[in-house]
Amino acid sequence: MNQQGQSGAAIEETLRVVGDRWSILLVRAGLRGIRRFDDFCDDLGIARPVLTERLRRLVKFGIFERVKYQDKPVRYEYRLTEAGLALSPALVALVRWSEEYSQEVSSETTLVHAPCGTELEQAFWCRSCQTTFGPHAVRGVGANGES
Amino acid sequence: MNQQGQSGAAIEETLRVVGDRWSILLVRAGLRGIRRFDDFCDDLGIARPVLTERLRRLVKFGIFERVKYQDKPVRYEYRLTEAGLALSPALVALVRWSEEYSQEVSSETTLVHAPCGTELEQAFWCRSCQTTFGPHAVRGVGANGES
DNA sequence: AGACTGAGTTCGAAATCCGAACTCAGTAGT
DNA sequence: ACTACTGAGTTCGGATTTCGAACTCAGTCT
Repeated sequence: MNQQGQSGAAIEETLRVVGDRWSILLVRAGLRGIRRFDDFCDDLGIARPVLTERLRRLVKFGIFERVKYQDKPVRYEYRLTEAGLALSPALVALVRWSEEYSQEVSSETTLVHAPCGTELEQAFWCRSCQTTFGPHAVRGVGANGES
Repeated sequence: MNQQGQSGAAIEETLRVVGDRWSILLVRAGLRGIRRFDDFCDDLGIARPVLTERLRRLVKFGIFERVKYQDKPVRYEYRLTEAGLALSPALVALVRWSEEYSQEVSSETTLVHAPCGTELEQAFWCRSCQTTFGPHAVRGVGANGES
């Protein structure tokens, strides 16, 4: 289908799951504590049939789980799983990018380090060197051997 | 349209630009050095009309720039701008997530710290505390004041 | 009984996506 | 001069997704 390397497969697969206008927003809503169908619906303004389909897919891929929270009229809600939570770095990176480069209204909230309130930076961390570093010092992004 | 707070606007806007199956992949291809129309086409297997439209949009939002690289038959190529490059943390976060949680083929390439070859970790960095920390110590993600 | 709630389905219309074939300017080969 | 080729798109009809609005269905509240 294409000539991307081995590492292409993984991210392509991932984007097939979360690479649409809604999925990331759903994860974000999940992080903000939203769990119920109608609340996702109202909060994001997503069409109901699309929400149904998205949630099903995200459940299938282990990002949300569908949990019964009431019996009498049986009712389910959607909670982020561990894997879903693990998407937050990507989400935060996007928020950071929006803050810095988005042409529209810049947000009025900034992301900070909770304990001290300092504006956060995002970095890569090398456990063995005990240093942080930026994107240029990353190797392997492109796979296929080009440095 | 919805009741998300101020910070919702920015990321929604951003996802309207890069939140589709192709845009992120295009940025990734750009990072891998791909610049020409046909190469994007072959590499990603994207349909030509869609590629045309996507590149136009990404140029419009300042992620790629269209540069003339030859005169005789006038020809253009697409290069990542500073803003486009700045998307790499998000991209890397997604790759990392894929590696860890994607159900399909796990990639055979891993991301490493170039100088030493150690597998990288992604973290947030607080300049004033001089520490790295994880997503749970981030405040402000949800805006609207909820902690 | 009648209205309401929450989690969906069903519907037809509108927007997107797709592959394949075409354009258009210039270049290279014979 | 004729043909083939290159690179960057455009045009086409058909298939797939998306949309909003209205409907369902079980159970609850008044």
